[in-house]
Amino acid sequence: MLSKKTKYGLKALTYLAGQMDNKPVQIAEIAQHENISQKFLESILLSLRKTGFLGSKKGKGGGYYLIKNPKEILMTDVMRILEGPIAMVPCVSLNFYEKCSDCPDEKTCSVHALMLKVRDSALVVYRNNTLADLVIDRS
Amino acid sequence: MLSKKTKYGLKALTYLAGQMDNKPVQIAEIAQHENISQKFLESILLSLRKTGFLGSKKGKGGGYYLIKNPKEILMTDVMRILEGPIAMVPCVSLNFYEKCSDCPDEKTCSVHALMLKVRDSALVVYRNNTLADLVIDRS
DNA sequence: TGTTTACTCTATTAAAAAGATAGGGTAATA
DNA sequence: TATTACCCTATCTTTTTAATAGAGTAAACA
Repeated sequence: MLSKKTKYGLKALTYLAGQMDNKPVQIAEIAQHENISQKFLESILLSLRKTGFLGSKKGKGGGYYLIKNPKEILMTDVMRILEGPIAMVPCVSLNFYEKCSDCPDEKTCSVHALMLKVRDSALVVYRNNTLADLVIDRS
Repeated sequence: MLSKKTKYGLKALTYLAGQMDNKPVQIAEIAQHENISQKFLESILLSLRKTGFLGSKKGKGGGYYLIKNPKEILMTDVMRILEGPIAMVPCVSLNFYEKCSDCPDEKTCSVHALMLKVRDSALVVYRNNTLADLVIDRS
């Protein structure tokens, strides 16, 4: 299941990418427009800023804005920041690999083999979709 | 993240499919061989029996056994029983559809559009893999 | 017929994660 | 210098997951 954090994060990014200019947008505006708890959204936008997707400006007229071109923001990167591993089990994760404690051998594990295929298919989707694609899909 | 329930269920099914004959196998044997909590496995196997994947036999020489041919057990069906929806959001689920309470319009929702693609890619994998494929992969 | 075996079912609980909220702090702007 | 709006930490509730306990019941076999 996709977490609310990821869902909200994607919606916020899409909202920012859909702005005509790239002027700062207040958290309150995004939260209201996308039906998101403002406080929760705060922490999400903060993590997106710390990971280099967003810039922020304080004081009057402040808010968040995109740092990169939406066409250059890959869903693989966004998903990994917001949702964590794309793989469904750590033993097939590229960026968050971890050995399964209960599994004696990955090479003979049926779950491992299946989940590898699932991960690859998800990666194809995320690699072929940028934030710009999400905005276009709205029209 | 894949739940332990699903992981254990898949391993148990694979173990049963890997038996030479189709005689009942005790829960204890499966649990021991696959490093699974026996009591937890009990409930998993029970749900697989109630949904028509397994048969069971009580008393001495009893246990669980596959009802269908492994080649006819699709991963789509197994995953839906064990893990639930294949979709990451209910609004793109085929078998567990539910409208998102926070989303005014699915047609203009960027998350909806992206998750639809992810679901479709996962479905391709699950539809093209049967329990028999999992067993073969072990060799 | 009685004992053993092994599945069946309900209930409880512990741990973890998700989601939401509160409130004070700080930098920038007008 | 007052206001705006982001920044940060802490707390709390709810839900889900995972595991455990224990009594019940059907089948097999001597």
